[in-house]
Formats: sequence, structure tokens, C-alpha cells
Amino acid sequence: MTALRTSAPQRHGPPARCLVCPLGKAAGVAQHRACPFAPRERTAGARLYFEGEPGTKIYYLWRGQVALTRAGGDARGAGVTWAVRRGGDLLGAEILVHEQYLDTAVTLGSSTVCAASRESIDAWIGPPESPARTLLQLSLRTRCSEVPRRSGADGKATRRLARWLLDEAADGAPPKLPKQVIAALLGMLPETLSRALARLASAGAIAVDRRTIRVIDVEALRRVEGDGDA
Amino acid sequence: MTALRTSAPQRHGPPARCLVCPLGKAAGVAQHRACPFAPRERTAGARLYFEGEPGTKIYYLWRGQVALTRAGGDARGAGVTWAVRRGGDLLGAEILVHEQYLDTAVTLGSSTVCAASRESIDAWIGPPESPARTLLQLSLRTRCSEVPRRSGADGKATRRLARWLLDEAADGAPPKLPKQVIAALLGMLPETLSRALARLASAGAIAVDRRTIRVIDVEALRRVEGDGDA
DNA sequence: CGCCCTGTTGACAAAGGTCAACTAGCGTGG
DNA sequence: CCACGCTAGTTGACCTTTGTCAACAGGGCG
Repeated sequence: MTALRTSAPQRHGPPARCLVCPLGKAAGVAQHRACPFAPRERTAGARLYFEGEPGTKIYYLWRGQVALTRAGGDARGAGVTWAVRRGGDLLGAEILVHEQYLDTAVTLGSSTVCAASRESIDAWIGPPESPARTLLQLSLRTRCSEVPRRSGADGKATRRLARWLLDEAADGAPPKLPKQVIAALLGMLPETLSRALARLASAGAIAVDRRTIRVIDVEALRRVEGDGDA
Repeated sequence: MTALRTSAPQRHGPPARCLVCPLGKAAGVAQHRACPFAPRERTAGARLYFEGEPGTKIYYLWRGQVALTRAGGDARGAGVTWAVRRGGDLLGAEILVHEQYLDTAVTLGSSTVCAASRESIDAWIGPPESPARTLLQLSLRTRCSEVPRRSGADGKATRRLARWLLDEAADGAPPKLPKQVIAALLGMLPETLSRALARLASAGAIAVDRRTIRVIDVEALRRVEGDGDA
């Protein structure tokens, strides 16, 4: 108990918080083993990592708030802040299944952040084909491909559709989904989807019939995706 | 090679696909060990699980498409389809960190789905405090709390705001975030947020000043969240 | 053969984005 | 220490986009 209360780390002792941190427990800090995550205090506005930068570290946010922003979306200004992480959240875990960071992470206030290198995590989490690691990677992979779909939320309907088509159907044939479902995924009504498809079709970017969509002109789609209006 | 081509499973042999499936590999099917996931063919429209139902199984989608829908959002009809999973995706993994399923999963076409009970997975992924398992749980936890925020996309601005406040600030004080950030999270412009706040304030649900928001009347917020208009 | 379901089209209303002017604090520099 | 200027936030007027309601068309299935 007394040991737990130690507020400043002892010369060689780990911070008390590690004894109650899930990562510290997993690392066996209580058994005097080292945790791969090293703590650091950050002030407001600190950039932990940038979107697109090669991923070298994974972060664990012990205390504070971190905003995740992503360029793609836009609207006014540059990036869209699409999530705020709190104490207890992992940041940048996507690099376990993806080369680069998918977001830019900025602290919103003073925060305590623990960082671990990709390699140390790689060694720490055990053999590549272990069950837990396999599930971790499957889960991260799904998550990575899912978040960008947030494109559902921002931008005008025709543009969202163009972006979705580029994501899903660059090769020509989008997945065979009922248009109702596509509309729901894109966060619009079937009627609106229908009109957006008609607009892209009349721009020559795609060919539509009652049940199929074919991409004809990827460049035209890119143009629509690019310049806001349509 | 010849063995791999075997299209129908041998009397006691596992399906050939298990040898190339990440889960099969993790389970060591090649070494004649059993995979906790049992395959099953499903036809279009099959319900794998329902939102809110106690979570008993985790699914791995080998082939096909599955729509995930969630009630909350609404608009016309009942649930919103917010994602479509493809072959190679895990379904229902949220039950490792949450009692109930968070979505309803429906196959969109004929699919091959492997299922494993929560207990078998629990045993399979090893000791509760192993590093990989800890990361898996952290990552799932974040994901679970994040997806509902898709509330960003649907519903009218005032309603989204009410829902967000209920999520984040049921205890009275929402996290101290710049209003710009809140607006981005909710997928609206600062101007719109300002107006939405003003509307809730004049309804007596919250108190707003230039830099803080306080929840006054949780019930009033619930009412706004409930009935679409505001 | 006819019904039903999905998707399409049109007219209309309203929510929210856009542009712009304005206010309140805060920090900086004189 | 005060004043100035800046940024974040607010408010107003207007206009585009999209949701809403409704009627209709094409295909598939009973």
C-alpha cells in the first residue's frame, strides 16, 4: 500500500500507476519486469504523430485527451477531427497492420502518454501466429478499413458517392449490394443515392442500370471527389 | 498441393481453406490441432446475431457479405446499416469486452461463416493478462465506444448534440473541448453547433456560456434525443 | 398473369452550410 | 498597466442540398 502511494517514481522503481495499468499488468511490472511503454508528459498541442508518416511507435494515453484528425474529408479548413481519445485508450495501433499512421494525433491538454516502439511491441506480443495476436490483427485490420468510411458523414452526396466508388470499385465493379444498403452506408436516402448516381452517370463517370453500377472513367470520379461541387 | 486441392473435407480432415485461413493457422490446423471456429454455410438474409442479445459466439466470415445494423440512429424505418463486412472479417468480437452484441448481423448473400463460442475463444487466446490479449481488449474497447459515435452522421443537428451530451456528460460536465472540436466530432459547423446549443439552452436542458456547457436537465435532453424534432 | 418490391423521378419544405458582421476574452507589446 | 489586436464564438440573412411525400416503372416470383 505504502509503495502504491509513492507519487514520484523511485530511483529504479516504476511509477505506481503501472501497477494498475492494464499494460503494466500484462508486462508484469509487479514482478519487476519492464513495460515496453515509456511514459512522458506532454503539453497541450503536442503532435504525437502525423497522418501518412511511417509508423514507428504505439502510444497509450494514460491521462488527458488526444484529437485524431484525418485529411481526406475536408470541408472548410484542412483535416477533420473525427475522434477524441481519453485516458486508457491506445493510439496508433493501426501500425501493427498498416505501414503508416492513418491519423494525426494532437494532445488537447496536458497529458501523460506512454510510447513503445513497433519492434518492442512486436516482440512483446509474442509469436506472429498466436491466437490472441491473430485476433488482434484481424480486429485492427477491420477497424482500419472501416474508419475511412466515415466519409459517410462529410461532403455532399455526389462526392461521397464518388469517394466510395473509388474506394470500393476502382477495378470497375463495385460490390453487388442492394442500392438501399449502399445508400445507408453513405448516410443518404435511396432517393438521394439515385439522383447522385444519375449525376455521375450523366457526367460520364459511371454507367448505371437498375441493378448494377459500372465505373467507366476513374479520372472523372477523381475530379468529382476532388472539387467539392458536382 | 494435392491435399490442398481437396474440395470436400475428408472424413476426418479439416477443410482445405483452414490451412490458408489466419485463424486456422493460429489454431495449428496444419499440425492436426482443432480450430475453435466451426464452419457453416448460410443463405442470404440469415441473422447471425441481434443487437442487444447476450453475446455467446464470435464469427469469422470466410466468404460472403454481412450487413451490420444498429437501432439507435433511425431516420425512416428501424435500424441503420452502418457497415458491410466481407470475407476475412471478424464479426461480433465486441463480446470479448461487452456483454451484448452491439449490432444485428445479417448475411447479404450466401456466405460461409465460422462460429466459435465465447468460452472456447476465451480459452484459446490464452491467459487474461498476456500482452497480445491486453492489446486486443484495449483495441476492442476503444472500437466499441467509437462506433456508436457514428451518431455523428444521422439525425438532425440538435438531436445529435443531445445524444452526444447524454453519452459524454450525463454527470453534468462534458469534457472541456473547444467548441470547434465538438462541432467536428458531431459532423457540423461551429455555427450550427452554436445554434443547436442555443436551442437546447432555451429549452432549459443545458446552460451554455462562451466556454462551458453544463447539463441541467437530463430528462429534457432525453426528450430531444427521442423525438426527432427539436 | 398479376402482385410486390426495389428503384426512379418530381415537387416541395426545411435543415444546415455559406458568407458576413459583430462581440467577448486573452495575450502581447508598447 | 493599459491598449490593441487576435482568435473563438455568436448571430443574422440567404441559398443550396437533401430529406420528405407521392406517384410511377421495371423485374422477379408466386
